[in-house]
Amino acid sequence: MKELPKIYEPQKHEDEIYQNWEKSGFFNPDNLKGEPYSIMMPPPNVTGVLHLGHAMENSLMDIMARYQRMQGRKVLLLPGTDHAAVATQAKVEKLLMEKEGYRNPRQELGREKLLEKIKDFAENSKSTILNQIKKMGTSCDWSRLAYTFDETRSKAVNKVFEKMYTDGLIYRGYRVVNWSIKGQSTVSDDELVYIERPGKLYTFKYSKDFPFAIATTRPETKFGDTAVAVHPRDKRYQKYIGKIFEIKNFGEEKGTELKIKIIADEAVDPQFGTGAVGVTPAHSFTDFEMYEKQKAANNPIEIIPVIGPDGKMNEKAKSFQGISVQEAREKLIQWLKEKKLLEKEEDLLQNVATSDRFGDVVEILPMTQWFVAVNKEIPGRGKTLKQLMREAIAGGLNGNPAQKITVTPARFEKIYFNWIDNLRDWCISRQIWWGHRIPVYYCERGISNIQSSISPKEEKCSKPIVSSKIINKCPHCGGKIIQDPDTLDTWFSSGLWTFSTLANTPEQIKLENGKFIIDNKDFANFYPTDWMQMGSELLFFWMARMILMSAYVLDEIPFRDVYIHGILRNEKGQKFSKSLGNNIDPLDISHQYGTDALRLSLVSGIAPGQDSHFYEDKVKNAGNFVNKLWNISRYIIQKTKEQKEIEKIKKENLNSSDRWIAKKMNTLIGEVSTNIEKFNFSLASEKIQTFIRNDFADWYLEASKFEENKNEKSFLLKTILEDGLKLLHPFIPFVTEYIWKLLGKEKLLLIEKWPDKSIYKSLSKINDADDFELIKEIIIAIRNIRQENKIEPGKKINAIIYGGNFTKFIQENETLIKKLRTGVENLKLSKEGKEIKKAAKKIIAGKIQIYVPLEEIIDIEKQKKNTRAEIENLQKYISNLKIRLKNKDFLKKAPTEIVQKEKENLIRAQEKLKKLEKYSV
RNA sequence: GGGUGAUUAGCUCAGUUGGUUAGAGCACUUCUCUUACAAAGAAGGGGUCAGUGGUUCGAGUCCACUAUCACCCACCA
Repeated sequence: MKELPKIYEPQKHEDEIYQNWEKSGFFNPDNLKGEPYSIMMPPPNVTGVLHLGHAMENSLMDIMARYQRMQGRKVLLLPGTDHAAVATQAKVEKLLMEKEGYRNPRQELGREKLLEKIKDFAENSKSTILNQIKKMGTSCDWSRLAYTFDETRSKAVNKVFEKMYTDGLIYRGYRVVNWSIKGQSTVSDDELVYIERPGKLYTFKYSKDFPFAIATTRPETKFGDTAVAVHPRDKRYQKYIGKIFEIKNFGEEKGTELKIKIIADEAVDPQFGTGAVGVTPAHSFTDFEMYEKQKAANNPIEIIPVIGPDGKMNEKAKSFQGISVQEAREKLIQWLKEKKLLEKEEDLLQNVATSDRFGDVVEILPMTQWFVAVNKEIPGRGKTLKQLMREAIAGGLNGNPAQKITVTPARFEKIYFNWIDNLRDWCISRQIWWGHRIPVYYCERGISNIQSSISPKEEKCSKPIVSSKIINKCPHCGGKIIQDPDTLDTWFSSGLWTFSTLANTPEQIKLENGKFIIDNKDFANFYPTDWMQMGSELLFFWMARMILMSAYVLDEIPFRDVYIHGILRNEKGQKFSKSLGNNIDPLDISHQYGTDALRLSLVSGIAPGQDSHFYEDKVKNAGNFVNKLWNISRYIIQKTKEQKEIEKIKKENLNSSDRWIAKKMNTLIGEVSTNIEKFNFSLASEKIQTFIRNDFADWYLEASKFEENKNEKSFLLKTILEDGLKLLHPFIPFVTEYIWKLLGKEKLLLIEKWPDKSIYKSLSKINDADDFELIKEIIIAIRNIRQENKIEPGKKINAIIYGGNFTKFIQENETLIKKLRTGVENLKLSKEGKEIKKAAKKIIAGKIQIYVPLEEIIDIEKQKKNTRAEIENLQKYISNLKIRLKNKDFLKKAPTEIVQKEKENLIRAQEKLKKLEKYSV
């Protein structure tokens, strides 16, 4: 025990401490008592390893979980991973192509074998990730570990699909979607990355006979034009509205035949281009919307796709068939030029949508896909999914404030609403293999009949069957049945995460009479979850979908509070990314400085929703603090005697420093608690660190070395250290737990109760007259005098203190004043009034004057200068105060306690000024 | 085009519903190996809170405009 090393070495203890926590069983809420509190950890994608951002998220969640556990709540922090459909398949395919020489893994391996490869990769990546989460000290319940692709979660996916399908909210429809040619799959709107690149705006006429020109950046799609839209009030074109123009040979001799209807649409900007827009319903979202509008208005236009899923022109483009869009564009422009139909060619910058996962330019194509209808009324609920998503944040589901999600910081609510307003039906089918297969089956007979006429006998077979169980033959005709080959968008399963994770077995998930049920205690206990944190980039991807799913499936919000954190950036303000090559492995940092230092540095200087900077100096600093704490503890463990019980503490034995530190501690406990509860993690950690460093170590502990009441001191030193460890535990769990053990505690700090303010409150009764702050100021003043006057370090000095009312109090603290690095040999106390010619002086608190008579050393000029500056400063302050206090409006309107405070300030400042002037050299 | 955020010490950032003379860490200056800690301690220096106007008894904090930077959404026919 006596041989504790000077330097704390985190690497030596962390793994063992984590194992002890795990073994204790207290990560599992079943072994805890109290009110339930739950956080579902956002499942990291099984695409690779954890980065710093994950490390920060783990820290935030673990701080919250540990804090709540110490508050005496039954805490569930549930870990898991996400199969990340497209992202994982794209990654593995890329690896197979780059590392193993495959050219087209899907073709060469086939569905089963490729899936096996992806699965191997995912499992491997999963175990790495889980180890990293452990290394971060995350106090999550491993017995409830979940995976979006495991049996239980898959069942939830299928059941929810079934429910939505039955409610008519999931439908199969022919609509335009984002299509990745490279990935041969649909891509979600949110997974698009826009890149800016130079393009050209062409103004041309379809034919010589066509009455006006239109503008486009994508001429090759014009083979699919079926209308031209103009603004309804545009005088130039009003006369054409409703007319149909037939263009015989577009693109070449014996070319494509176009039938162009002139339609009116408010969306057209008369100022842009020629004010007339070629409408290509098959290859543009806005044009498709016009197509739907026209259909609804009973004035339909056609939809003609001219680009195929292979990214090449199709047969509608006649001899252009089979060539790429780029080539087609050039060829068509050439033709337009020859025919003198091209009127203008302008350079412009355009945004091109690319697929985030596959990296190629995305084509917009019409296809038959599965969609979630967000604007359709939910049967029996009288509102749409969109409305549910809005309600959950606006005022609470069904107007119930208990079902309202609070977003921190609140400004993200606006962004969320804005997104919801622009939301289109959600395309949920993907043509990749890694993911939840769509639980829909078709009878082979039915499929072949879909296009042709259906005889009444076969009608049943033509209807798709939705089933969460695997079906082998058609229940109607007994014939061969096939499952829909597509898989679900990964966000479909992530959307269920907050509740699908609460089922422990597939059997607990049921769909009874259209009602989705998780039949177990966990669900009853822990839902809705209490807290969720995520980066702002997940607001739409994930948060919105969790709200949609939870509100629809369970009629409950998924979580009560959501905290949006910013992005971590490096010293230069750059994002950490693979492409920049500036990634930092959190494990490297943890290895070098310890996990505690890493965690502390990750939450220091962060503010909700605000990007934060991370650099090694920050970790170094945090590591220094950990080491400081270690040394404080080391001293207290080695130097203090046995500890008294609170009952045996004699209040009359307490010194002013004791009462002072108790008062500070009382405030601190409150501050740390409220800051954590308000998600101000950085502030909370800053407060406790400042207290430990400055108040506790530099003053209280130093003072304790020279004070007499050893029993009370020991009690306070140990108690404050212990409670300080508790306050720090959520932030730096390892070192605090380690010291806790060295203090001889048998119970783990992990489940200790959060410190109680009341002990400190009862010990801190202070009358103003003996505030330790005054002693501190006297000591600082004397040290300052020494430093300013360059008094030799070892030289003893004399000091005279004037200050009538305080004489007795100062006398009591004489030893402290002498010993605490002031080098005072003789301390004279005197009633005020006597003047000393040559002395260094300080006046503090407007009441106490300190003289150090050092005739031969003192730099009189410097003294004078300092005093003058101080006087000037004070005069300015006083005159400001006077003006304020003369102001009738101030006196009338400001709260009385503010006025009172200002009056006291004035008196104090005036006293100080008087003394400064009186005793100035 | 619409929106959001940022602008506070040399650097990185705090600053909670407006209320003492605006804070921290790093860096800087000076001093100290004092028996918990030199990965430390002591004492300092450094700021017209981006600019302009307004509201208020009182503005870093609220409002408007401007500037610069960053980000998000939509559109680019």
